[in-house]
Amino acid sequence: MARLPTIDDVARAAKVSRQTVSNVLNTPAIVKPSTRKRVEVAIRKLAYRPHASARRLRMRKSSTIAIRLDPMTNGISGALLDRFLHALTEQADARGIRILLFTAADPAAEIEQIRKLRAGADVDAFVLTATFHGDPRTEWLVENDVPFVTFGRPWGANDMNDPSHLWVDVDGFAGMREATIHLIDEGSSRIGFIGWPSLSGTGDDRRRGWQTAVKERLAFGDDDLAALDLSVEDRLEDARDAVVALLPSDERIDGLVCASDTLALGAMIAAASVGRSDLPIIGFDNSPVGQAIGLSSVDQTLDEVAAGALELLLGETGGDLVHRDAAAGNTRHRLITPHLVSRQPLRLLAPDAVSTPTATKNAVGNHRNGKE
Amino acid sequence: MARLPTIDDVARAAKVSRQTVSNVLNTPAIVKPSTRKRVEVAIRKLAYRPHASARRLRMRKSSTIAIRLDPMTNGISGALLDRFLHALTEQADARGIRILLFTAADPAAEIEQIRKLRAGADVDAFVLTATFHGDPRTEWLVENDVPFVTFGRPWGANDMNDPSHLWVDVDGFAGMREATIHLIDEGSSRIGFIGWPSLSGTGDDRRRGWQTAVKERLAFGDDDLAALDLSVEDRLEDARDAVVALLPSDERIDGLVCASDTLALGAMIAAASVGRSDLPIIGFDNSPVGQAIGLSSVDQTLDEVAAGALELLLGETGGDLVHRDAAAGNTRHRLITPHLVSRQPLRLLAPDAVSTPTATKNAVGNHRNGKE
DNA sequence: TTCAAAAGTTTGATCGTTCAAATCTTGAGT
DNA sequence: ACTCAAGATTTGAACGATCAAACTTTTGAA
Repeated sequence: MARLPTIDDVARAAKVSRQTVSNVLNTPAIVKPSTRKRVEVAIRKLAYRPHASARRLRMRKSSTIAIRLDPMTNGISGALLDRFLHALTEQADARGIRILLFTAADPAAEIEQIRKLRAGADVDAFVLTATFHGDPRTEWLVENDVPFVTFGRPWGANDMNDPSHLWVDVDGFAGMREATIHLIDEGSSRIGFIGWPSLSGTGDDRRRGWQTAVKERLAFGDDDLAALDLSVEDRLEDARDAVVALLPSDERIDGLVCASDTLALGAMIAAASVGRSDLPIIGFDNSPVGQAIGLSSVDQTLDEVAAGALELLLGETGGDLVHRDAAAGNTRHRLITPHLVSRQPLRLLAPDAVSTPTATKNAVGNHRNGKE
Repeated sequence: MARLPTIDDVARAAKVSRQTVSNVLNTPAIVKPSTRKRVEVAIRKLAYRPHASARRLRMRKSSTIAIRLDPMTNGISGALLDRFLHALTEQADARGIRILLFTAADPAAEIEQIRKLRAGADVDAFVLTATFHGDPRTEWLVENDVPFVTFGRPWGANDMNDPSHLWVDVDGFAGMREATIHLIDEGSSRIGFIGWPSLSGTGDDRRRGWQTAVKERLAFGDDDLAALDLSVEDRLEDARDAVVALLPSDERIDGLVCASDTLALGAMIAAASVGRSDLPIIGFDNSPVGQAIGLSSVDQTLDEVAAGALELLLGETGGDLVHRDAAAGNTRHRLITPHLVSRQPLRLLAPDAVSTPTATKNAVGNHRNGKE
């Protein structure tokens, strides 16, 4: 294949100068219609495309946003970030923005990667996921004036309204509250909550949604709240074992809401194994697993999350980066309200080996075990 | 933030010329050790990073590989490409290569995107997924001399060894054969196959794996093969309904192998609903769903697939593109052998509503329905 | 000591684009 | 016809790196 055509080739073909071609491409309004048409024909004929690297070198921007992709896919709900990535790519594409992926083992390595990408003018801005309290990454980014937006609130109290920190998040409180109220409307009157240990801001937010609903609508007291509030790690087996212990202790429980689909699935299995396979259970994330198994779940509308993230970074419509100070007056964050997707569940019957969870998996094959 | 340091800043600080700094970075061997050290110190002190766009403009390469990311996540097995993407990103990162995402609604749009990315010198090479027979994309890429590798064989007979088409694929035949033989070793003697209609090369490949195993080890005749070979679309409901019909028709069936986890999950539900929840079933893909539900499955070792793809594009170790003709003598493709991951399954009990599949889902919520 | 070859370093040109300033063209008002 | 401003187009410089060739220094053998 011959050398790709440059702007000069087009200029020659249309008998105009470089700059006029450039103007046709970037500011068509200032070019006389007749010449513009001539140039456009030449562009089409030569199938000319601007050389992105050259443009970047001159303009000092790349129309590219980077996001870290973790090596490991952590089970059921792990696909959430993948779904976000799909939505983000799609939305970005519509704005002429592209998504670059990178990996990093830890926050320090991620910062180094960011520095490299940034210095190379490869990337205009960054999308951070899985932020945590006192995250060193956001601190560094603010300090070095690197544009970014996070999927996830900064949970530190004063950070929440820090104008230099743009963020989008899903309103776990509202989602969990809607789920709980839905169960109440369907007739449940004693609803338990399966969540994570009280370290994660996200988990506590969802827990408060349940608390608020049962206090308002079922007049739960503190005793009830404590008795029906379970905290386990986000593992199917842990949720299962916890719920197996919970249900016989309180026969009146007639509903469960869970902080994730993983927990919900564990709860479903537990309920079935103690003869309560009719127990209504609602999860969170609307994962593919949940969809397949007929689990009702709170759906994080990731399209809206992705759109919000790009809006904060790039403004309402364009593809150009808005400097964060220039966005004065606009909100610096978006809180997306998720919505319940209700399904008729499959009923599960647990395996015989509920009591020996570690034995439920074993790899076979001559080369390597399956990783999760 | 002040202007980022350039190579000239470093040169000045180290009292050498541009080019020497460049040499320290790219061909350190030809620089005298004493000066090299001086330059390295200056680089560290200024925290200098080469400007990627400038380098690309000069070198005409980008160290970036692009891959299309589909907007939709099609259910259970759809996550396969996501898992591949994770593996690819990780492996690429180790070689100093980055992954750029783009979207396209159809093959024609994808070709246009590729043309744009290519012309902009944004991307050195492309990874194509979900190739099909007579794929216009591969044709165009070969014709325009654009480097690429596909995840998926070209199923056209002569294309398979076309030296200009690099490909990596998973050996579905071997995987399905292993799965079938595993069931036989565990005591099954009449094993059915649930696959896709005979259009997809992938599906037929897996079917042949089952056929070969049961012919060799169970001495199946053509009648048996036909009676135990089901073809349905890759939907849980379809598989369920088909298996519900199959099992009562032949009481001796004591095992099923399926072309995907989606089908396998449908089969599990069907088996449970006709009182055969003990029926051994093996899926394909080792999806997160399957992992959660304890489904035995054939795992596509995507690490190896990703590594293979990069090896074909870039050679054994480096980050530099190998021109496909320069790779003469080496193989132009990789066929990865997948391996069975055996698990103890949860037993499922189907819902009452098996007979009315369309009613198993309904969205609730005041704003919008959950999309899939 | 001399000189050519090898090793090390510097200079000028170049990649393809956009910006800033300069130049040329058009048109209205007098 | 003349002037001046606004409109349209062109030219030179810059972005930050690498390549190729020129130049300078060191090395080793006669």
